[in-house]
Amino acid sequence: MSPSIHNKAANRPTPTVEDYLMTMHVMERDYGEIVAARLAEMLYVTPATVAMTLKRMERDNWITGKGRKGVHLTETGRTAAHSVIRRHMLTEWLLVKLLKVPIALTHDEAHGIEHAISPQLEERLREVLGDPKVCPHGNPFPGCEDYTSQWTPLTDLPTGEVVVIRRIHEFAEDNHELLVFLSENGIAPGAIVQIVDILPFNQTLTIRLEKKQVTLGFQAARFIFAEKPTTLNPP
Amino acid sequence: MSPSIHNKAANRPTPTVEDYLMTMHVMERDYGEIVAARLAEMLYVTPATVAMTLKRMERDNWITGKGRKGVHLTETGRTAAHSVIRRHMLTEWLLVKLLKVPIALTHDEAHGIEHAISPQLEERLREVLGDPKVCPHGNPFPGCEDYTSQWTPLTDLPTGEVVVIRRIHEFAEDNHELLVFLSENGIAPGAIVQIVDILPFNQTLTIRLEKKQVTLGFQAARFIFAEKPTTLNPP
DNA sequence: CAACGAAGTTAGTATATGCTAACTTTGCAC
DNA sequence: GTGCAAAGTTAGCATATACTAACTTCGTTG
Repeated sequence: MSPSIHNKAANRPTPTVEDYLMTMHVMERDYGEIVAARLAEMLYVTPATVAMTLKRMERDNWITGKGRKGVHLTETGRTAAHSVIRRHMLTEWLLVKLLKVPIALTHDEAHGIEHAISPQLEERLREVLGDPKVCPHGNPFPGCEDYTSQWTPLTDLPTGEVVVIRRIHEFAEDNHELLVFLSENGIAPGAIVQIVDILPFNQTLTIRLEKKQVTLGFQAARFIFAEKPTTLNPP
Repeated sequence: MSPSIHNKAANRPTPTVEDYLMTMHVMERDYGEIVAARLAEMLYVTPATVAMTLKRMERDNWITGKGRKGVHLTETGRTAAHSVIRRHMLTEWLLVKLLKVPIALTHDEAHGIEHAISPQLEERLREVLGDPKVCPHGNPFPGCEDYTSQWTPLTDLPTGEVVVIRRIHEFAEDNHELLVFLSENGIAPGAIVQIVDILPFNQTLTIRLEKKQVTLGFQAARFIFAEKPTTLNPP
């Protein structure tokens, strides 16, 4: 029944802007550019809405530049993006470790909670959860990208290779159906799989798990990263 | 990065309306009426804002009636109020039990999180936290008012009485300074205290804890409930 | 270089939430 | 019953967030 503590305490962006910042951080990290049309798709709003919000974000100094290839996070914006991403990932770990929420549900369940986590609570979470470097899906905390840089998309592995699944990329987390599908088939960080075949002409890739085989579309497989045995057993 | 799952999933009121419903529930429970001017104070908004929000809430069937003494929660409104209060209280327990957040901070830290808890997560919390009947401050979950109905405000106790502190009322939770003061002085659910004196002409009440004495203003003491020894040791 | 499609913008509109300022309404006290 | 303080309302305004519809702009490709 108090007023909104959160925004006041930390001079935070609005929840909406925090959502934009989260997505923009990943886009910039992995694609090197921020495309408004992609933001619109990922945030489920129209391009017109994105244009207006970006205008406000520039006014408020979260980003600079307009138009394609011109948009970049400011220092302030980057700091805010890192902050909300950390809170999101810590919340996911809270759900997984302390509340035993199935991994396929954590992203959606965490969404919204991150906006209400204070700096103090974030610190508390980090302590209790053991200062993790990646989220439960294997995506790196901001500043911890080194932990994941050796992992390879399934589509880039040679046929026959045996690997450990390490990461389901953020951009796949949005797809709830896919997450459930992966989880039902045991495709999660830690799983050991073999690449059975890769059929580019068919845009599919098949992997073998314990006993069964699963065929994935390239679109999904591209977002699943694994650790190569060479990394596992260095010479 | 998904759209707002929460509101969609449960057809929930907006966070603002959920805040109103929480406060209204307590007002109706303990005062028997909903006074817009009180709402304005508790929610830190102007009376004009309350008037407009109540209008929307009536339009949307959360409440009926206008003007003083005329406002009541509908069945739908009551259900929604109970829901968000449960989520708030479960979140408080999460913070206290699993994250060891000091009790004086839980109310503020929980505020905002409750709006983002899904029905599934609420159920999960209830399981993990042992289906509590009161919040960490001793306020009853909706439907569990019997658990607290025997507890008496400090101001209603006879001098000399030794009692167990059971409850810090919701309306005191808003006062962060007071909560810290109480907590620093060991005044929390479970504490054993003796009523040293009650000075109505001075509007103060003094209690003895382990070694020290603490003097409380009536305004605060009214919102602190204790269990009488007669209740402790029935004949 | 013309044209097409993707990307981006602008205009106009809507809703929820807030504010201040200026009223009106009520209930009680004298 | 008159009048004051408390309570409540209304008007006028602002902002963030969304939408649709109608443009413009950019890049690439034939």
